[in-house]
Formats: sequence, structure tokens, C-alpha cells
Amino acid sequence: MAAPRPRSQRDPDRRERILVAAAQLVARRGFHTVGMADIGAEAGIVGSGIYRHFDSKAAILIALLDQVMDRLQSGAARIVGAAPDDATALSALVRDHVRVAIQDRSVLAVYHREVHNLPEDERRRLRHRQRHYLEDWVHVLAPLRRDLADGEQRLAVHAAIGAIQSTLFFRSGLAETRLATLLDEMAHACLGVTPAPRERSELLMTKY
Amino acid sequence: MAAPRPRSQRDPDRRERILVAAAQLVARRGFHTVGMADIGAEAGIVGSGIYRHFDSKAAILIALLDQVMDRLQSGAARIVGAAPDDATALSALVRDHVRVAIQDRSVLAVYHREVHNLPEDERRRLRHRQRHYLEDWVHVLAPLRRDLADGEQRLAVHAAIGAIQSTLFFRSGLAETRLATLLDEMAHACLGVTPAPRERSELLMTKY
DNA sequence: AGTGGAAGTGATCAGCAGTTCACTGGTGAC
DNA sequence: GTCACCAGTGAACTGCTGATCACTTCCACT
Repeated sequence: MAAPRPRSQRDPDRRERILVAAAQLVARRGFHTVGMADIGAEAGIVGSGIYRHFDSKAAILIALLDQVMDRLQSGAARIVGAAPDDATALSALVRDHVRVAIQDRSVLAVYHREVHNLPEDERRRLRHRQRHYLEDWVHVLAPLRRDLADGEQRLAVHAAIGAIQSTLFFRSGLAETRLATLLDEMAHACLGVTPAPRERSELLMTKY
Repeated sequence: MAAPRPRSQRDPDRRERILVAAAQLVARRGFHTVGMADIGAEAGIVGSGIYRHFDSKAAILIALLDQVMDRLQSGAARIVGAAPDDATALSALVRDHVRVAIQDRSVLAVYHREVHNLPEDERRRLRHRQRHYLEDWVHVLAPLRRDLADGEQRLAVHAAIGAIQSTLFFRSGLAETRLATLLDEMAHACLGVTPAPRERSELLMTKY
């Protein structure tokens, strides 16, 4: 099926602007504190106009969080499929997560805090995607940390990601590259593995 | 001034029960999703009855979060005052935070997620207390990690605490002692220091 | 130019949840 | 025993905010 080619568009990417606006506002003030009017204003329209693009307020949040998971999961899939061995795969996973945490800071912060404010079924679905993503980590960590039991490996992954995401909740003031390096090191330290050298494909990406 | 000795008390520690109820409910379902009626029911009274103990819904949250900060700060003060050197102080700080994360799990989780839903001034006040607490960590870490700049040490502390608190958001299923040991190791790994042996005073406490 | 439909507006609705208040009932003091 | 007092009750109030709807405006295509 070809592109649905929209018929008339006053602002072609209004939907995206709404998502960006929502991400920023919600990250700063929390989902419930932010009203439809606020989001609309930030996106350049009136509050009720949002309903031309989303079915409900919750739908915005869902789209937002799905977007984050898309980014994480697609990155993980690419890495796991391409890495020559487990050690480089794991390091690449770490670096990709660090990249997302820095670049998509506000959206990831929103994910971490606002999953609770979702209707039961949607929350389950996102948790499920999240578990899938974590399973990618555990899968490549397992052969590298045979000394750890299954649940312990999972704990290590959680801790590593927790260390990385700590940067979401305060302003370090450090330069992005330095920040990335340090987070990288500490995540590896949590996992108990030594960072693998960067792959060629990685070098290309981080430049972008 | 002596104790105000309450005159009549149908349930002497109703206030505490409200706090416990609120902590559990809010941890599971989020502050806004939980109504006064829910909290009341869990505490054994009707929703409006809560106003005999708290001025508002927000006041419950404030009391709750202050309680967490009390626990963390008092622990830190005791440790910093008593430790023979920086290395043992830092390790003790780590272990105390791990203890709180495990024992007061739900309350700490609530702190992490719901600070945003506080009125501006109260949020500032709590953030201020939090910064104070972190400063205790940074202060003992500094001489041990002279290779790191000021902001970098602060980042390391955040990451270490992030790693510890990752346990708040999923069920590892591990035994408490094992969990504590692993979190301990990973936090030290983030900080780039080797765990100091436990002090006598610490051994007494963790038993309790 | 004309037309159909999507995007945007503003008034309005509706319902929830925090708060208030008059009242009740039990508890401790005298 | 009785009296004052306060925790607890339930009904009513209220303000806010997400959602709806009829209407207008703008664009794309003929």
C-alpha cells in the first residue's frame, strides 16, 4: 500500500508537533498537571483541536511512549543482528541506550514516570515491549556472566540501565560527549564487563 | 514543652496508617489515580475523615516524602559523623541507601515518581533536602576520585543511586540479602571504588 | 470558480474528585 | 454520671478539565 497521501494539510506535521509539545510539558510538569489547552497552545492550536489528531489525552501519552520503545527496540534489533560477538553487542546496546537517554531525554523521562497513568491494557502492552527489550540485553550478557544466575543477570541489566537513566533527572552540565563516556563506563561497570571497542557502524551513527 | 497528650483517641496511630496506606496505593497506582476514598478505605475510615489528620491530599504526599528524606538524611548524618575514613563512610552510605531501597521500597518509589505533583515551593524544599543528601556522598567521594571533576563526581553519585533504585521498579525475586549484596557491588562499581569492610555498628544495624 | 472534506475554533457539557460542613458517637476527664 | 471534645460520617458543593459538537476556515482537486 502506498502512502495514504493526505488530501488537505494546513500544517503537515501538526501531529508530530503535538507529540513534541506534550513530551516537553509532561516531562517538566507531569501528565496530570498538563492540560489539553497547554499542549494545544504549545503546538500552535487550541486545546480541542488536538482531537483531530488523537482520540484522547491518554492516546497522546501512548503514542509518545510507543515512540520511545520503537527507538530502543529498533536499535537493539539492528545491533543484535549485526554484532560479531556478544561482548561487542552488549557494548553497542549500552551506547545506544546512552544515546537515546541524551538525545530523547524528555521522552524517556516521561516513559519512566508516567507508565502508571495508562489504562491497564496499554500499560501491559508497553511493559511487555519493555521486557522484550531487556531480554535482548540479558541474552547477550548471559554468556559473559556465567557466574550470575538468571535473575541476577536481569538485575544487573536493570541496574545498568538505571545508572544510565539517572541522567534524566538532573542537569549535570557536562558536555554531551563526556557525559556519554562516563555513563558508558558506569553501565559497563554495573554489568561487570569491559567495554568493547566501537564498531565501524557505530562510529557512523554517533556522528549523526 | 511536654507531649501534647491527645485527649481522646479512637485509633491512636490512625495518622500513620493513613501514610502507610497512601504509600502502598500510590506506589502501585500513582498519586492521581488514587482517591481520598481509596486511601481512607485502606486506613479503615471514610475519605473525608482523612481531613482530621491532614489538611489536603497534597499534605499526605508531603508528609510521606519528608519521611523518606528523614530516613535517608538521618542515616547519612550518623554515618558521616562516625566513620573513621572516607572509604568506609562511602561504603556505609551505599549500604544504608540499599537498605532503605529494600525496606522502604514503596515509599522511595513514590518519592522518585511523584515529586512533580507537589506545589512549587514544597517541591523546591524537598529538592533542596535531596541535594543536601547527595552532597554528603559527593563530599566523601571527592578525595577518593581525584581523577574526576566536580560535576563528574556528582554524576557518579547519581548513577550509583540510580543503579540501586532500579530495584524499585521491578520484582527481581531474589532473596533480600543476595539482592542487597549485588546492588552494593554495582553501586561501588559506578563510584569506581572498592567496597570497604563493614563496621561493627553497621553489622548491628543490618541485623535489625 | 466551485466544491468537498479535513483542520481548527469556541461554547458547552458532564463527571469526577477534593474539599467543606453539620452532625453523630464514642472516649477520657472530672 | 455527665460533660466536653474530637475522630469519624455522609451528603452536598465546587472547580476543574477532558471531551463533544455545531460552526467556520482553509486547502486540494476538478
